[in-house]
Amino acid sequence: MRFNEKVWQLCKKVPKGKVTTYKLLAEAAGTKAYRAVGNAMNKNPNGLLTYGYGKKMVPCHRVVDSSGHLHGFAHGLKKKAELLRKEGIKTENGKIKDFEKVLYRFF
DNA sequence: CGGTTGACCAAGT
DNA sequence: GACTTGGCCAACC
Repeated sequence: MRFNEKVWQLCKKVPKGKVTTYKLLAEAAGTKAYRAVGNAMNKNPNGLLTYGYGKKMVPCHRVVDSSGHLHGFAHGLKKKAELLRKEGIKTENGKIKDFEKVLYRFF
């Protein structure tokens, strides 16, 4: 299994209404390649992970940086914020509002 | 094998 | 809080 796929698997573990960070994702994957995580997302084979990895969708829109700030998104950050809000996660100007409360720590 | 890139992170201005 | 620096790691060429 490639590093990318591993990351996606972990992404799917993130429950709805919660978010995670690239750092935690990397740690959970057994590495410290924070950047490689985002890199993998960008160059994913599906074009965009959110709507289809195999048959299950990968909620990569629930992934933010360690500061709770949103980063790139193939469909646009605006769309990303909308999706998050739809799940009960409040955002403001591209950043998670109750970041600490909605943060999922892979336990 | 070496160099570049990136949806990063932490620490320092 | 915003911007800069240095460091990190995997993927790609």
